[in-house]
Amino acid sequence: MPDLTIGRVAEAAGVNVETIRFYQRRKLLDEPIKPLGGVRRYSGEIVSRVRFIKRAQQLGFTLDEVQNLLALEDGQSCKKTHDLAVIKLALVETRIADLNRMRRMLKTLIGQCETGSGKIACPIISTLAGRD
Amino acid sequence: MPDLTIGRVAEAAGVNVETIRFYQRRKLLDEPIKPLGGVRRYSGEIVSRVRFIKRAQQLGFTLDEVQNLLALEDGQSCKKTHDLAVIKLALVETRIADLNRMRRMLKTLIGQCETGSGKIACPIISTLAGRD
DNA sequence: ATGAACTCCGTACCGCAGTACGATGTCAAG
DNA sequence: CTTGACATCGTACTGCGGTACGGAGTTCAT
Repeated sequence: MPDLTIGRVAEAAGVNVETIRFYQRRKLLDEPIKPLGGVRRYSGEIVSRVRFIKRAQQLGFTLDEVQNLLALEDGQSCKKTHDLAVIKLALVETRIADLNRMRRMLKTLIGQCETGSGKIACPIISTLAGRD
Repeated sequence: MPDLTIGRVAEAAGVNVETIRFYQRRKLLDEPIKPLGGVRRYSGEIVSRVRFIKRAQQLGFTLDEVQNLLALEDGQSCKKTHDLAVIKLALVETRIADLNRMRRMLKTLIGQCETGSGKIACPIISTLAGRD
């Protein structure tokens, strides 16, 4: 059953071979035993695990957090998982708020640039320079 | 007129001394001449320049981009500045869209967790595992 | 049985924006 | 004129998530 080489695993999961090795070093994946003077073989399960990691990352979880999630993989500790997700959601919302502030400011400045008579100094530079 | 030590500059601008030195290495700030066997002195202008950098960073510009902005500091090249801001705005909006996607997903999953009967496996884990 | 393609392993490096450290030198107050 | 705080400089390290490299060994198809 453990029939895949590391290259096949990487291909199936859509990541680099080096990424698999990196995850092994990070203890996100475990390394199958290497037959003396041979090549490691992996079961298809590891592909799912890599996909799990990638999906969690897309939701904003760091690899450290993914490690926690993997420990809950039996699905029995819904509350812990839920709480991690709530914390992550709060962080994501903070980042969105920060970016929205940037966005508003940039839009305002760009608008001023486009409205300006062309004779005045650039409003963006003026604002950055603190001369308002 | 150049009367400040690097420590005063850092304090006035609200950054670390090492940050000033780092910006000098990055050519964002220039280093005043050092009197032989003495200590460099800075004018107040450098404080404004550091603040400029920090404000630009808050708008999402990287230090490389700030370097470009500083080259436009005379305020005469409004168009170039404007164009940099437009590019930055687009990037910010992309990041907001990404985060909004994460946010929606997290909210959905958290909601499922809270609605679940408690007998089923954790919906978050199930989703990450790809068993939907 | 040979050559291409792959694996293994350690180590170093990337971007980004700094922070930390430590030896040595200088300055100002008392 | 000494003491303590600060400056100078080079170098190395941080976090995060990988990527790159290179020499050796292995596997597979022809």
